[in-house]
Amino acid sequence: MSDTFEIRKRNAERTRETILAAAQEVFSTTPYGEASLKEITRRAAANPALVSRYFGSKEKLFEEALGAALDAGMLTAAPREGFGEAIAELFTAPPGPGINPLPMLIFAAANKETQAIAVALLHEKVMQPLETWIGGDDAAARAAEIMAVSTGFFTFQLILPLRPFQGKIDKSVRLWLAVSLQAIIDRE
Amino acid sequence: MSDTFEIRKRNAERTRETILAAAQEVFSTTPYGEASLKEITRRAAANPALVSRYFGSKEKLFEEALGAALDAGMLTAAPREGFGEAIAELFTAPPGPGINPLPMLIFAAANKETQAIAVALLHEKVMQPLETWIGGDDAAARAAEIMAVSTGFFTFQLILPLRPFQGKIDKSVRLWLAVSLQAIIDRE
DNA sequence: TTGCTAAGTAAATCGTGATTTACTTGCGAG
DNA sequence: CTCGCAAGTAAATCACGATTTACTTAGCAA
Repeated sequence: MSDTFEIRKRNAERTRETILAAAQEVFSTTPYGEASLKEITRRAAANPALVSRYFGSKEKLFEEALGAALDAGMLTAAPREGFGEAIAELFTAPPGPGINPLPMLIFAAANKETQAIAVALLHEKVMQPLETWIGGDDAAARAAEIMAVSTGFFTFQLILPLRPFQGKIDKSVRLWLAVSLQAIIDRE
Repeated sequence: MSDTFEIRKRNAERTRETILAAAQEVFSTTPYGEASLKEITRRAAANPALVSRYFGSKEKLFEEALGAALDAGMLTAAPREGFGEAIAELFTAPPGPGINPLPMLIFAAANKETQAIAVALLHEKVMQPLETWIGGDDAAARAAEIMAVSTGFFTFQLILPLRPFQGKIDKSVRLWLAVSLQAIIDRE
């Protein structure tokens, strides 16, 4: 009789994608060192050996996962006036279950093996675009300030769940962040 | 003939302290998960089994190491006017080889096993004192802002060594940080 | 001097996780 | 229909690292 579960044919491409998606989820919520291929492949209903086949290694899998996540969900275009608000929004949204490149970045950065990957991707996919978007002489410094401040808030919310950062950040705190970021853009 | 190395008698107290000091160093520079008791005891010229005897477990050792480090080197008294400057100084000082509670905190927070410890100690030894020092109704929010911003800069410098954060932070960026922190204190 | 105990050691244990290997199975081309 | 190869699997391998165990040794008290 017809199974409740869809019977899927063998499909290398599909399983590769499935594993990649599972990896993004796991790496979004678990520090790199603690994220096991077993867990990732369990979620993808796949076999751990396939990681080796399709991606080469855990590290390569992570690199691809982070890269794809950064492409998908980072700061794109925003009007100059609404910048502070937009970034504040992005960095203070509650973690949620889906894919989130920010924690992956933090977790990666806190691990010797993946630090270089994180730095390279952050630079290429975030800092560079941000700097050119800002423009001007001190674009690098401004971009650094923006990212540092935002990251701080995000880090606190993610890994140091203290009172004013529980779940979602306090309204007043978020407002302060938005204003501060806008000031960095508007100054001079 | 007299050895070049000092011959030390057996001394439980001393070895305990030595191990603790080595642990502080290692935990200051290595993410918790990657820091091995082997490495710590190697530096202390001691035997890994002694960690179990004197501290109970790696986790307990870490807790004591972090607690002691926080007691030693955190923000103490500072005049109200020089606050921004002082904190900015503290959080942008180049990492250096010694004991530094900040990285320990970050690394601990990025690890499921030690996250609770980090949060508790941060709250008790940093947030609480800071809030009472600030005083007033919205002390909690202000303290949160200060810590979030400072942590962001520190995190960037420590684990995401990008250009404006290499080794020591750019003068202009540091100045911006100091001014911003001071503004949080002075506002209203 | 002797002997008991705390301090210290070496090696075994136990678990975990990434990666490899040798195998089985499904599918589609011919 | 069937054969070959790609897709998938199970289990072995290899490497660590924390913790435990059984042992050795130094120093002090009697």
